[in-house]
Amino acid sequence: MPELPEVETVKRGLRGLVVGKTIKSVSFDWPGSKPGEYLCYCGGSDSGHIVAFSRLGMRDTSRLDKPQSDSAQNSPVNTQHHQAYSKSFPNAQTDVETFLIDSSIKLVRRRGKALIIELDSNYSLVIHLKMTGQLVYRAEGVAFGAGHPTESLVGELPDKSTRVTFTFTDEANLFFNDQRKFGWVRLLPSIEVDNLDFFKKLGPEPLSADFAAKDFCERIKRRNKSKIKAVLLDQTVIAGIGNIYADESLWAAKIHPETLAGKISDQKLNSLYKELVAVLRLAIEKGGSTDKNYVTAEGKKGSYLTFAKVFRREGESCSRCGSIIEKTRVASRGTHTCPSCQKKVTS
DNA sequence: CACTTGACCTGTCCGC
DNA sequence: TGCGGACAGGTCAAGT
Repeated sequence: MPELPEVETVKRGLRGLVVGKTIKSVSFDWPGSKPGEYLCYCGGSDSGHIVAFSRLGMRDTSRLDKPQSDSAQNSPVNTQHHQAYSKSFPNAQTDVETFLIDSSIKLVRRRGKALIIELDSNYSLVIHLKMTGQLVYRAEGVAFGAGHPTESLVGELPDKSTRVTFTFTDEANLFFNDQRKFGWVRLLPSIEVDNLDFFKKLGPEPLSADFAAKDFCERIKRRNKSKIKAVLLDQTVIAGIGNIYADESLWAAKIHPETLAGKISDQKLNSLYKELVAVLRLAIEKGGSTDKNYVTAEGKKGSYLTFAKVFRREGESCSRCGSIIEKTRVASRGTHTCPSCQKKVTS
């Protein structure tokens, strides 16, 4: 799914399209299901205010995050929302009606692989696309879509993968599509966004100005007994890295993905940091990694995968040494390596 | 505790 | 063409 560069692309595209717009209505219909089945609210001391969610959310509300900060508990907004409904599901509808409908979008931002849409109601929509999520904006003469590459990015919407549709007062639509239903959209008080477990545990942004090579090395080394690929994929270590950019940066730094983090020299770790930042920046510049059906705000297709050196290039020649790129499994994920450039360090 | 594995879903592709 | 199984750019809970 969308990793950091793809979510960044979504953010940049939506910023110019939806900021200032007012939400007129929202629908959660899931074809073949009762709408209410996917509208979940976990009330009381829990704060998972879910607009749309996979059945995962209905099955196990303990996965929803609890509000922690006193300021959140005592804030007017929080008091208001606790007054707005109780534990029962129909009140989630009240929340949607009170804090989503007729609210305007103030800003769109990204943290890790999650997207945050702040509303002028002091509530926010937090969206995670997981493996197959996508956001598609459609208005008269304007089309923008980014995320998992499928026909839904360019086809007629809503379709069978559409989970949520936001309609603005000017009749433009924003579709949240997700084939595999892993993704989620939550509506919750803005002040509680940072209290979601996902954000509390999330590591630093690799592209932020105050994140340096020494921070990178120090955080990686804390996981010295893990395979480096697993460490890169761990969102609590560094935010936003997924399978593509883990493989690409390890190839660029000539590190075998199964190398234990503690066995990698400082020089190699510095190289990995440099290559990771470079590959993320390149991908953002190219508009994300999707290689088909992907459309940016200007209607261009994303092109990153055409520049990928190893990802989904098994059987092809390594551009550096000519060896045949291999595909294996590391950390339970498909993994692409050059057997000559990336030697396993065993001692 | 640190670390790894399986489950969550749907769709597609590949071998028989 | 049909069927079974593996697999897909992520994350969390449960397992070792």
